[in-house]
Parts: sequence; structure tokens; C-alpha cells
Amino acid sequence: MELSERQRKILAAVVELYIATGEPVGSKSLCDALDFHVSPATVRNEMSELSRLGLLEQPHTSAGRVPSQKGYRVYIDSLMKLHPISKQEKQYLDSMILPAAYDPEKLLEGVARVLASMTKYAAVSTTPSGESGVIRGVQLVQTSRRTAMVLLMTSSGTMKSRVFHCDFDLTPEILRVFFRLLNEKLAGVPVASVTPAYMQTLAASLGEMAMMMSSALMAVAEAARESMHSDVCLNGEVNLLFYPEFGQSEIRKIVDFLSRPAELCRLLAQRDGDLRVLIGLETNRPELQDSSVIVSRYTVGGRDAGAIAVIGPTRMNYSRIISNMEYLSGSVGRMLTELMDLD
Amino acid sequence: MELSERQRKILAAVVELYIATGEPVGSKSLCDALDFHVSPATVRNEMSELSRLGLLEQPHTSAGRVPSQKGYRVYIDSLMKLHPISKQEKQYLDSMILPAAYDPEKLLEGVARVLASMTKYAAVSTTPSGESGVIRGVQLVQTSRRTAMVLLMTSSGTMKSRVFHCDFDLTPEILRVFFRLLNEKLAGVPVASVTPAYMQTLAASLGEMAMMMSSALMAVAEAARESMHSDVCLNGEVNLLFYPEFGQSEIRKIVDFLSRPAELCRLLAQRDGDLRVLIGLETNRPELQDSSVIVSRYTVGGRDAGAIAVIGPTRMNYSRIISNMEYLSGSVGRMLTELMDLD
DNA sequence: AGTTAGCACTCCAATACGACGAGTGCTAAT
DNA sequence: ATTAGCACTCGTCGTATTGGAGTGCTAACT
Repeated sequence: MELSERQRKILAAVVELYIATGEPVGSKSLCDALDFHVSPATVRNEMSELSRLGLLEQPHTSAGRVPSQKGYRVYIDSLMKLHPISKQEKQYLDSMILPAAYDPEKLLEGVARVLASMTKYAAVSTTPSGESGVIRGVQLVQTSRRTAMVLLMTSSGTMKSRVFHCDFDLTPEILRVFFRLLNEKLAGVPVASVTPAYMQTLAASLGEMAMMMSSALMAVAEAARESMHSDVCLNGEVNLLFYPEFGQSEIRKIVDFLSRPAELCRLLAQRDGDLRVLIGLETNRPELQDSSVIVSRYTVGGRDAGAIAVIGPTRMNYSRIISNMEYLSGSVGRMLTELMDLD
Repeated sequence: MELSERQRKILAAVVELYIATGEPVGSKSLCDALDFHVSPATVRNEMSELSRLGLLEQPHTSAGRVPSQKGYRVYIDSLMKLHPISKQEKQYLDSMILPAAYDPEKLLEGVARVLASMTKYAAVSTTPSGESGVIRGVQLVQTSRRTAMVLLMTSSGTMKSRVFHCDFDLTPEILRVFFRLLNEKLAGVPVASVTPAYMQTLAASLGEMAMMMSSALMAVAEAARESMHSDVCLNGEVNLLFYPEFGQSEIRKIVDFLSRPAELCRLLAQRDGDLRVLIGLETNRPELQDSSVIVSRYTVGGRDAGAIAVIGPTRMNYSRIISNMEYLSGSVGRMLTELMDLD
């Protein structure tokens, strides 16, 4: 698979023209786009060679060429040049997510929104997952006479709240006792180990308090469970409707897939490397055979925490989107690290 | 506009058949659906009379009849009979939203989701608006050495949090002082009056503390501002794609409209009566000329608080959806009232 | 040997045409 | 007042035709 310089240039030009116009590119129009002069016939020869190599394909005999998945792969891996993101773009992105930077869930939701509106594709983001975190502390806040809220903070930067209800009136003193007990028992415990069984033994060790605190303990357990599983925010599915390469039935399948958070999560979980581009079937998803996914993972406090992703037609403006996503995932990580005071 | 009993039956049958099949209904098929025997010719006469009255219209000369907006209006106002929601449906709806019933925002998001998946239309919900509420209390929670969270609770059932950062180490004593001061000054104050100017005068009255607390005050102000404006949750826009009556360009316009929360909010704000059906141009929105909107408002603690709505093609199964929505908005109100301990 | 002009060929897209049929409105008979 | 009969309208669907974009091949050129 050694391509000549000219073949590389032609392949790149085909990909870029096709991305720009959406139509199969023929030898004539390709000639105009090339930065050196050759005749259409020469280009045709080269193109038929590239077809033989499986990098280009023809929708039908008398049509122009379209990049194959392999062709996109080569383009992305070695032909494409990323032009760095401009200052205005940076400012724009920051200004869109900054207002939500006070809460991880809101922030990631905002990121998905801006990503979708910027790219005009579907965007996904996951909130920081706390699987590997330990409980940093539990806070209690009275919200009314007989209700209070537990706030559970973890070392991985999540913060979950839960309201609980008692059948007796709460007083500051009671809350103080609850607070002391909960933090004594739970600080430093990995959230993953806060199972119902664990709570049972914990309750046992509380002796006579256990009865009074049962609803509080439940709330803590639920908050812990929730801080383990990371939320998936989806935005801009509708954008996919406007790409002619997707027909009604494809759209339906894609939307269906997108609406299943668990599978979506799995797609984003592959964490070898900062940023990955999955083209068509590389996603291992038949419903995404004509789509590409760009996944960029972000870190909080230096550790891998979550991902943002864009899903669109294979014919995607990779270069622009990749540089924007790299910046965005960096920003998100930085903001979350700061928010959690983990730096 | 006095319709004979037979005309009423025919109009109802046309609407129901059209809703069920999506195709203009002709005299022949209409005859079969009627519960009394008449010939197609008779039906034709009646239909042409209904056309003259503006209740039915024809897509073209040799096609069947389709209800006009006026026709739908009459159907909904006086012809349609709601069959009450079944026990299973109630259980299904409850089971879908109950898990999210610990947080108003999550709950309303869940409601929009279940509404969209149940109806197969687009669904919208607004979180309880706190415009008219007063501050019930402010809570402070330390989240790390130099950061803390303010929690602002209002009488209208909203609860907003905000993290703030100090440039000195926080101690329990400092927080206690902050807490006392904030609650002294702010409890009972209408959120609407917590303007920047108000905060300024408040800061002035705090004397030397003002400097230390500035970031906390800012956080409170932001939380107050946020508790005034109600969030809009949108779900299921994609569902609209699958109705043939919407073409690409219509879909684009509708989606565009749906993505503007302010306008959406305005649409849902009309609060005369529990439940409203807006047909086509009754929405006062050109982009919704082929859509209908069903809005149902919910109350928290006896006062109007927010709305849930469904947006779909004019050809909508009104009867089923209305009864489901009535139940759902009742549930939501009940859950929120309970959550906020306002009963 | 690589490049290019010329040309026959393929195949999609757009257009036009005609048959078909569902549905109407009108008229006249019951 | 109702209904059967009938001519008429108009959109839908299938088929045939045409035009054009693009290819692959061959032969000539550098």
C-alpha cells in the first residue's frame, strides 16, 4: 500500500471535494481542484488505481468516485492536516459553556448542546464517572420540617444529592449527630463498595440510631449508586435529518441506537488515546454503517473521567471538528478540575 | 352553525378515520364506519354541506375530505368523548417518573421523556417557576477547602445550588456566621427583588463582612436569578420526522422554533384553564400551522407552577393524549408538592 | 513509459405520456 | 328526503424516451 505523492494528493482532493459538495467527484472537477496540472485522463487512471486499492468506490459505473471507509481512514490518519482552532472559535466555545460551569451535569449538558449546534451533527457527552472514586464527604441540609437532603461528594469530582423524609421532626442537633456518624463511617470508602449489603452492616454498627436514620442511609446509598453511573447527554439528533445520505429508515435506526444510553456509553468507552475517529463499521454497529463517530475523552484531576462525541454522516468535516473537539474536551476537563478543587 | 345529529356523527367519523389512517376519507369508506345505514350519495351531500360550513376541506377535487382546523375545533370541543385512562396506563406512567421524583428538574425532564415516548410526538415541560416565590432559606455546604455551595430554597418549590470559591480557607465557624447573616437578611425576601442593586445594599449593611462574603453573595444572587426563570425540557423532536405530513422544510422550521426556549415558554404560558388544545394557527405561530399543541398546566401546593405539553401534527389522537396528559400533570403536581413538603 | 485526446459505452435523472382509479357533483328516479 | 347512475376531475403509478455526466479503452504523442 505505497501511494505515490500524486496519488496521495488525488485521494485527499477527492475526500475534501466530496466532503464539501456531497456529490461523487469526477475526473474533470477533480482536475480543477488539484494544485498541479494534469489531464482528466491521467486523473482517471490514478483514480481507477485507487479504486483497485479499495480507497475509492463508485456508486455506479457512470458516476464519479466516492471515498471508501478505507479511503477515509487513510485520509484521516496521514493525509488530513488539522488547522489549529482560531481565537474567536475558542472564545465562542468558552462563552457557551462557561455559564454552566458550576455543576458537572449542567456543564456536560451544555457541552453537548454547543457541540451539536456547532457541528450540525448529533453530539453526546458523558458526565464524569465516579466508579473508581471514594467518598470525600457527606453533607446534610435540612429542607423542611421533616425532610433533608444528603449531598455526597466523591474524589472523582461528582456531587449527588438526594432528599429524604423522616417521620419525626428534624432538629439541628439530630442532623449534627447524623452528620458525624455518616462521615465517620463513610469518608474514604470507595463508592463502588456502597452496596445494599454494605449499608446493612453499616446500619447494624449504628445500633439504636439505625432505625431513625434508615431513610437517610437509603438516600446515601442511592446517591452513591448514582455517582457511579455516568449520565449520558444527547443533543442535536434532529440535525442528522438534514443529511440526504440518511434515509428515513436509517435515521430511525440511528435515533433508536442513540436513545439507548448503555450502548452509547459502550461506544464512548474505548479509551485508547485521547481522540478517536470511528468510521462506519469500525464502530461495530450495523446501524452506524454510514456514520462516523469522533470521540474525545476528557480528564479531571489528571485521570480519565468522561467523553464527548460527535456522530454524523461518514462524509464529515473531520478536520474542523477534530480541532474543535480537542479544544472543547480540554476546556471541560479544566473547568471540572477547577470546580472540584482537585488541582 | 347548527349541525344536525347526523352531521355531527359524520364529522366525528371523518375526524376519527382521518386520524387513524392519515388519508383523506371518501364517502364510501365513511359509510362503512357509520353506525347507521345511509348511501354514499347521502353522505356526499352531507359532506359537501360540511365543506360549505368550513369544517371539512378537500386536498383536491377528486380526493376525499380532511377536517379543517375549524373541524378539529368542533370535534374537540363538542364531539370527542374522552375515555378515562386505564389502571395499567396509570401504573406505567407513574413507574416511569417515580424514580426521578427526588429533584424537580429531573422529574420534569423525565416527564418530557415519557410523554414523548408515549405519544410519539414532541414533548415539552417546564420546571416550576419561582417568580412569585420568596426565599425560604439559604443553606451553605463546604465542598472543599476553599469552596462551598449555597443552596437556595423558595416557597414555590424550587431549589437551586451554586458553588463559590473564596481566597481564604473556610472553617465551620465562618460558614456558621455566613449562614446566620444570609438567613437573617434573606429569609422571606421575594426572589424577584434579589437584584444586583439589592445585593449591593445588602452588602453595604454587612459592613466589614461584605468583603469576605462577596463571592457567596454573588452565588446567592445567581441562584435567586436562576430560581426565577423556569427551565424548559424538550424531548422527542425526532418523532416528528416520521409523520409524512411534515416535509423537510416544515420539520426544519418546527425544530428551529422548538429550540428557542423563550418562545416555547410563551406558548405554554397561556394559563386560562387546566388544559388547552391549540390547533394549527391558533398557536399564533406560522411554523406550527400544521401542528397542534396540547398544553396542560400543573400546580404545586395549590398554585399554578408549570406546564407540560405535546406538539405533533394536527392529525393527532387527541382523545388518548388528553386523558393521559391530564393524569400526568396531576401526578407531577402531586409529586412536587410532596417533595417540597408544601401540603 | 508516462501522458493525453478521442470515442464508444453505461447508467442515472429528468421528462413526458397514458392508463387507471378513487372520489366527486349533478341529475333524475324512487 | 334518499339513492342509483354517470360524466368528469385529478392525482398516482408505470413505462418509454432523452440527455448528460462520467468512465474505460485505444491510439497517438512526448
